[in-house]
Amino acid sequence: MSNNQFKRGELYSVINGMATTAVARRLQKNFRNAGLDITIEQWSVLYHLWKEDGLSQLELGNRTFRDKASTTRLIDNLEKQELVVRVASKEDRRINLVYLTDIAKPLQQITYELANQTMNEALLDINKEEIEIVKNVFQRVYDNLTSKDLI
Amino acid sequence: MSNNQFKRGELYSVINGMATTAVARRLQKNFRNAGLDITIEQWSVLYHLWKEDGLSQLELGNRTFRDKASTTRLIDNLEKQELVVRVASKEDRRINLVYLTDIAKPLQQITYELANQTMNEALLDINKEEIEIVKNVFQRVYDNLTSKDLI
DNA sequence: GACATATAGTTAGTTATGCAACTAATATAA
DNA sequence: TTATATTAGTTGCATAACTAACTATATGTC
Repeated sequence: MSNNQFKRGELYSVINGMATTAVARRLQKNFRNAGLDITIEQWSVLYHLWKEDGLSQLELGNRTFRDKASTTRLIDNLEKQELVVRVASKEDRRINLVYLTDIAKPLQQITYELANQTMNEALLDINKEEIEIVKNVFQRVYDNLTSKDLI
Repeated sequence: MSNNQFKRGELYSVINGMATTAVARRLQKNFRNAGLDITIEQWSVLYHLWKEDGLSQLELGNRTFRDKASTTRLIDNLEKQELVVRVASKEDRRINLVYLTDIAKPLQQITYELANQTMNEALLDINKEEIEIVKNVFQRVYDNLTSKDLI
């Protein structure tokens, strides 16, 4: 029997524009096949910068559901690959604003297409109502668990 | 604003007895609070051994959606903590059968209770029909992506 | 203005993940 | 029966995750 293709103990779906593991791994593979040398984790950061450039590390962490430490290393690697640069904020020097480089900008179109194509494959026979239910359930699970921490 | 509690870019739900990130991280926290020094990844392996002891590493990898290498290291760590032992199969000496130790066995009850309690918190207001839809959608997403590889 | 507190980011340490290359054992085929 | 292919597991390498402890800057209060 062939080895299981999807890793990390999770299956992915679409939740607020994010995908979970199965879809993510497929997308990763499609990136690789297209000669794009970025991980889905890196892509998740670039995705938010393409929507809004110059976000702080903390804001990027919040939007991609990562803690500060993980965000730091992810941006370290993106900087090594010269896809982003850190610029200290002039208003508050504790803050690093993260900007896309000219190398990163043209990648938006192709990753957008690959992501779209991957989602279409993954969601082939799944209708909009079902997707809405999945999103809604995940949001409520998230809310159920976060609200408990505020007590 | 407080930092986002849930990491890994994913929100967890219940899929075939597995949980995805938000629930998994909460469960991890509950393990820690109860003085249980195991990760959810380790727990995912123990979970299957409690159901059926003496599985091969490959079978454990399939049941927990991991590749061979990840499974190897996970079992390395479980062995270090003396929660499992590897026993070479007599029929086929390539195969390692993984068995629970006497230290691991009594943990089943408490982890079961903690997992149950965590699921109840997470799924508080979510009804059975919704859970069935989520499971079903995830299965179909998985099938959509795996069937493509067989061409 | 000085001291305590909060905030943004970094670093160290440990675990986990995936891919690719490898070893050893078994199965298949000439 | 020897040669070839397949299978189970391990190891090396790189990325990523979380916690906790740390630095540096900013804010708030007296």
